[in-house]
Amino acid sequence: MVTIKDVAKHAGVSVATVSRVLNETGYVHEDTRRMVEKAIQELNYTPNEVARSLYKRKSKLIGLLLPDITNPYFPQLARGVEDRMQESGFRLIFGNSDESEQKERDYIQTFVQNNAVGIIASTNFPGMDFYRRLKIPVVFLDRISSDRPAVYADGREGGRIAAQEIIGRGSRRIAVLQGPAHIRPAQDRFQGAVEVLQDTGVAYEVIRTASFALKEAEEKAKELFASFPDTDGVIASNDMAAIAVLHEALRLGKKVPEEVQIIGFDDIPLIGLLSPPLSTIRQPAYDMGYKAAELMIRLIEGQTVELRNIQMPVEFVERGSTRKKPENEYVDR
Amino acid sequence: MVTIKDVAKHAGVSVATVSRVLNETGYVHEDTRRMVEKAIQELNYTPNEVARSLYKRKSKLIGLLLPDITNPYFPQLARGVEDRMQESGFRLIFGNSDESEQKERDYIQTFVQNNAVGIIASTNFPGMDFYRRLKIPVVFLDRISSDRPAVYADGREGGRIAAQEIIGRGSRRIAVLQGPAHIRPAQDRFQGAVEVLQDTGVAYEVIRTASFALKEAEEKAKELFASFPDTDGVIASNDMAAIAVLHEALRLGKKVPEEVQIIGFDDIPLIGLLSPPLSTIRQPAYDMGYKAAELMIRLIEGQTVELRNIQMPVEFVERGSTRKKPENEYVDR
DNA sequence: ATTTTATGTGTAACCGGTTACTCATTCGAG
DNA sequence: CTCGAATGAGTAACCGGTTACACATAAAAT
Repeated sequence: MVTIKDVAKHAGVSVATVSRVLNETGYVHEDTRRMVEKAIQELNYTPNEVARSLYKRKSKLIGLLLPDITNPYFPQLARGVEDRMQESGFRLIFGNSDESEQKERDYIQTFVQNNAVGIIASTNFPGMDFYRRLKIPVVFLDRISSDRPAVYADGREGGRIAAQEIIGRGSRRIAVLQGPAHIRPAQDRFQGAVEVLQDTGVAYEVIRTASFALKEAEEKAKELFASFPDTDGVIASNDMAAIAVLHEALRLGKKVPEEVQIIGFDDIPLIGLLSPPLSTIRQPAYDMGYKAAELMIRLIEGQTVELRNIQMPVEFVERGSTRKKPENEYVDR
Repeated sequence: MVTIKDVAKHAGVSVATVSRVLNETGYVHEDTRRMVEKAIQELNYTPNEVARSLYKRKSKLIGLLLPDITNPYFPQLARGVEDRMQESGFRLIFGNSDESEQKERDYIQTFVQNNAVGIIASTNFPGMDFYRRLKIPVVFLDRISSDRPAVYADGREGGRIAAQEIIGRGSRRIAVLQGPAHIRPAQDRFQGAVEVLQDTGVAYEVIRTASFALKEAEEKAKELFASFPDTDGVIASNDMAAIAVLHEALRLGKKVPEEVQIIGFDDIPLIGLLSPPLSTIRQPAYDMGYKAAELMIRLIEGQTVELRNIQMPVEFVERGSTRKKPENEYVDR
């Protein structure tokens, strides 16, 4: 391995001078700089980040914790984060938590042990001690916490829109999937929907779910139609759940959207290609990741961040799992 | 930050002793060990991996390079890798290459600078100098190279099966998407298909593609039906391409599978829910990732690895984009 | 009883960088 | 012409671990 000493020797200077050239700090004579750069070139030297990190007590690494990249929603978040980080020279240590507290603990510890300068987490446990204790910046992504900055979508509004659209398109006996109780954005969606449902006086049932796992969604979908067979509209907690519901509805021979309308949440790739293509409330996942990275970078650089909570807009994406809206549609904006 | 010195002081021993306890090396008296462990507990100490890594010149980090996790095939590989690595205490530094040589170069350099002990890469440039020069183990994933171990699926066989199945189900004017020329598994699939096509004397056309990007696949799909409008069967280079073809076929009002049969490759999640659900050649992506990690761990541990190339089996997954096979089907297994 | 050998622990060098400090020289202002 | 400031570069301490080496004592072997 080529070290700074080799470079120094090769260039006939001290290691301090090489370091100065590398970091563009202090005074270095133009001629000296050129000699050092030549030596670096010739030896094909790249500084050891580990040694750097040890002395400076910080690295160029960011910890990224997601529940499960196998769920197509998360890779988009991840790409957004990565692309922004890459622009500023940061790299990611990555981990899937599987919604397990222990795994999360382990990963957070790894991040810290490796001198990560920040952690972006889509955690299920934002209030846990191991987050509170962290001395490096933390940004929650697609999650909300009172004690840390966060980037998330406007779930409340999303829930409202979902309810309005599904009611406006004629559903009158609606099932709402609640989503995990301890995940704020999921609860916001739920509450937004319920809010509108109650205001308009439309009948609805609530199906509770404990996780975002596909397996559970499938069970709940079965349960839904078993308990409430005359359901004519479903507001799902996310797209994966909506897919499960759609699947079950079709399996039972129900026509979608004629007999049952379904609205998802997220707008993950490919759902526009399902049959019927799934209507959903879109979250700008890539942008959320990007914004979270941006916020993190500002925190790392010690800038005082005015906006600690960034709420992103959502929008209804009309596709085939909802019916066409009846004529009287005089929109003016 | 709590350091080993703090622990040493707290326990009334030297740092060497603490280190011995931590690493279970050398002689440590039972009583001393307990005292040190108590101190570690009380101070909530975890060793700094960076310092360790600097001295040992190796970390617990593995570099993972994938083209784009936004393509649903890759998260599965990634999960397989991660789950196996996690079992042995390794962590991942992760990067998307976007099929760009420069990005790949940069990430590889980062991995090295951070003392990664190994690199698992789904690279488009397996023969490049920056791979050759690496002194740490490299395992190619879903790629093939003569100078490094690799884990991949049997593309040749996959191509053969695809051709057999689509011919056996009645297609007679077949279009084959070739996939990127420099990616071996893609070429193997192509050759396998062509092999069968030629042997059986069925007419076929070749559509070349330069990348796996969805955008390009969409263009090629248009081109395909524009140039060869009477195509009645398409063997796609992967599922994303197959989706693009499916989409274009439906847009043109062609019935799938009645007028055009389509076979993909990979078996990514959700394609079973498309309409029609996509028939495909399945690669065991998760297992491939897992196996690659396994191989990497053996290499890291310096075990002589007999099997440097691991070829995984593929299988035809029959769904709705291919027709039912004609009656004479007396399967006996 | 004496010599090995095993056990237990501390001191200090080392990993590859960064930077505080020191010293020498040059430059510009008065 | 003198002196303080600016410029340029080297020495060595430091980051937080690991381990070679030294040393002391206890146990086993002769």
